[in-house]
Amino acid sequence: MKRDSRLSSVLHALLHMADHDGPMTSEALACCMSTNPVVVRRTMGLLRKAGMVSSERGHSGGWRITGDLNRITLRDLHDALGEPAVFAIGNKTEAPECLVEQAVNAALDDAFAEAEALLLSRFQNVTLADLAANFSRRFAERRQTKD
Amino acid sequence: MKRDSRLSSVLHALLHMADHDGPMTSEALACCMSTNPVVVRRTMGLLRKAGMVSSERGHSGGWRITGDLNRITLRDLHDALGEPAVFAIGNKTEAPECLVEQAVNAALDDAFAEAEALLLSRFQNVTLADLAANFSRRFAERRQTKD
DNA sequence: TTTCATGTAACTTTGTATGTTACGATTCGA
DNA sequence: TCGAATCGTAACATACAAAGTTACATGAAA
Repeated sequence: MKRDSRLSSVLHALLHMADHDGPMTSEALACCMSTNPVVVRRTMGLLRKAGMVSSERGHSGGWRITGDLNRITLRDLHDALGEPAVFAIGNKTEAPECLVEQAVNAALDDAFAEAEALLLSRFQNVTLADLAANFSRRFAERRQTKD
Repeated sequence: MKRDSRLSSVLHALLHMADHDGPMTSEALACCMSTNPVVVRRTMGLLRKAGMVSSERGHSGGWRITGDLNRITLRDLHDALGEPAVFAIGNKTEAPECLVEQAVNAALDDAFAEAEALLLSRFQNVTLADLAANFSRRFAERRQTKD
């Protein structure tokens, strides 16, 4: 199944933006994420609606983080992207008449609901600042290895 | 995103088979699952390889459960189906060079791994016999409502 | 006023699950 | 032995969604 990689993409973009002075253009972001500027605008537009970034048109325009890195969590981003479906596995029929299938759906739905709740609670516990710190650690480690 | 509904489908099929004397043909199973006989064979074939069902060709042939309903778990079925990807969300790149992206992937992978582990452990705690019992309860309840 | 940027609609491409057709292989019963 | 029923499987078709692309309008700055 083709996976939705927008969360991964916007995280990548946001961290680059956090590490960059001034606004970054869709083109620049697209470049470091090996995708397309239009895709960037489309996705970042959702974050703008959620108040996490702002955009400016024209000369020296581009995208800027407006939120607090310590406050924006992965969960917030997931929500901003429209809470896309988490699972690639699911029921064949959503509201079946067959009692057998209802029993099957109920069991699967329970398990999926628990797993989704756990995933989202983990998402809620990770902020952009955490990720930025994690990146800094990796960066320092690599320098050390090279010396 | 289009979801893989094979687990749901085979569960439905297996419970019908459990409630039926003698083998059931692919056609009969396809009918009660509103799908196609070839799809049934394709999917049930995977369960056969895992020793959960057997098939017989020719007159009065069809599919039969060979395993113990108390021993076959949802996890076993998931495995028999080839452990398909659980999540519809994922990383943009699996092994990126960019350290920023590595930090992002690491955080997401952690969360996904935890959620997947929980899901699979839930799957492991549910047997076909449990589902059959659940169905019987629903069946009894519906009769009561109708009386 | 030209250039650089976003905003967005419309369309194309690509990947994957599912559905379908076709036919061979096997088994049973008449 | 023959024919109908049934699985086994390859090959192809369909459907749908994510991502990519094109095109052009809009707005801001030099």
